[in-house]
Amino acid sequence: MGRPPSKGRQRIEIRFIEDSNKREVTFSKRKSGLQKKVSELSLLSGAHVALVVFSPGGRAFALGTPSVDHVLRRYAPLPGDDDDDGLITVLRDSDAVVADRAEVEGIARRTEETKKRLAAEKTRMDAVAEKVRQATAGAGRKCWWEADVDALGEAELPEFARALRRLRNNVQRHLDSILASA
Amino acid sequence: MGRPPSKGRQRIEIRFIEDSNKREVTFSKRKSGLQKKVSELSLLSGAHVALVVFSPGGRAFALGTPSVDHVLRRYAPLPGDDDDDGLITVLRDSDAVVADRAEVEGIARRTEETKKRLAAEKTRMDAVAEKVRQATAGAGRKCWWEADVDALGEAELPEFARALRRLRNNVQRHLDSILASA
DNA sequence: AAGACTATTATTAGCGC
DNA sequence: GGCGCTAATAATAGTCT
Repeated sequence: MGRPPSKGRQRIEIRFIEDSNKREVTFSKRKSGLQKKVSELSLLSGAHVALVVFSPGGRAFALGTPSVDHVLRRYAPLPGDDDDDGLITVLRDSDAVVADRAEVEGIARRTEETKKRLAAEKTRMDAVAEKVRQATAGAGRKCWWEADVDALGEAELPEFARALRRLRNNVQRHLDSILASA
Repeated sequence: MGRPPSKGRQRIEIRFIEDSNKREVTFSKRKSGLQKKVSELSLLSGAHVALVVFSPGGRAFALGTPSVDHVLRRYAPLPGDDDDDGLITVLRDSDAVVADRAEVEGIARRTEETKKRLAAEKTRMDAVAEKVRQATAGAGRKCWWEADVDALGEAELPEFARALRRLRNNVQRHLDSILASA
């Protein structure tokens, strides 16, 4: 009794996905793919790369090598900065900026309603940011994933354990595939 | 007379390509692919995305929707302070991204209407950028791939489950780099 | 709603020009 | 540097869980 055969990947047109559910899923999957590609490009070529994504739901994601700030400052010196080499002098608004914006513009019209929502979300975000900072800032310069479990609290521990189990499985699978092809 | 059969795509390890010629070629191809994916993500989901790449040779490339400046401005690095060594800055989108997404399909009119919208959004983001920047200042980092700020951005959920998912991805990426160089 | 799965499409490594 | 090509790997749309 095999499961019903998957339809597999289907070709889709590259245009706005009306269905918000599908849209979210696609965004999530593709964002992950993008981040992977960014890290690969950096590893392969040593290039400095920064990726900033604002999700349709309004959250921000960023990834950078060697760091987001490093790359962005290199790219966008504020007026008053002297650019040492003239490396990036011509960049702004010129050829390097690929102009696909024509197809994407016209996204949003702000309203009073959305402004209110912004204020509320901002407040909440500030609180959470503080909490995460405390959870990660403590341990002496370990990598953040090694962050101190105690800081998470009793309630989060089961969730943490479950996630770690999944992590172990996935890493094992990953290792298996690498070793198998070596 | 057929030309000699292509070897087709070969599997490669994700690690620094020593040969500078190959490295340049790979950089070029993958950069293009990345830019395509960025524009696709934006079109499909309406997300605002910015990508900045410095080639191994030091040349800069950038791509953004609705524009590079629009997205990057939210990181508002201050030219004055040079102290931080690759700070992670994270913040959330203001709004406006999600407001009337159906209009993305319409493509259509940019120009003055769009410019006004961007100006307003830019101004409003400055305060938020600085605030979150301060909030994350205490958390030290070591590894560049920690620059993924998903953990902070998604941590507004009640528990840390999503952050842990990101953790897994980071670990796998870390393993990738280790295995590649081993 | 975040994985797992898988049939497909999409990307790209290595080549010659 | 770019473009075309091909055979292969890599990413992912749809589905179920």
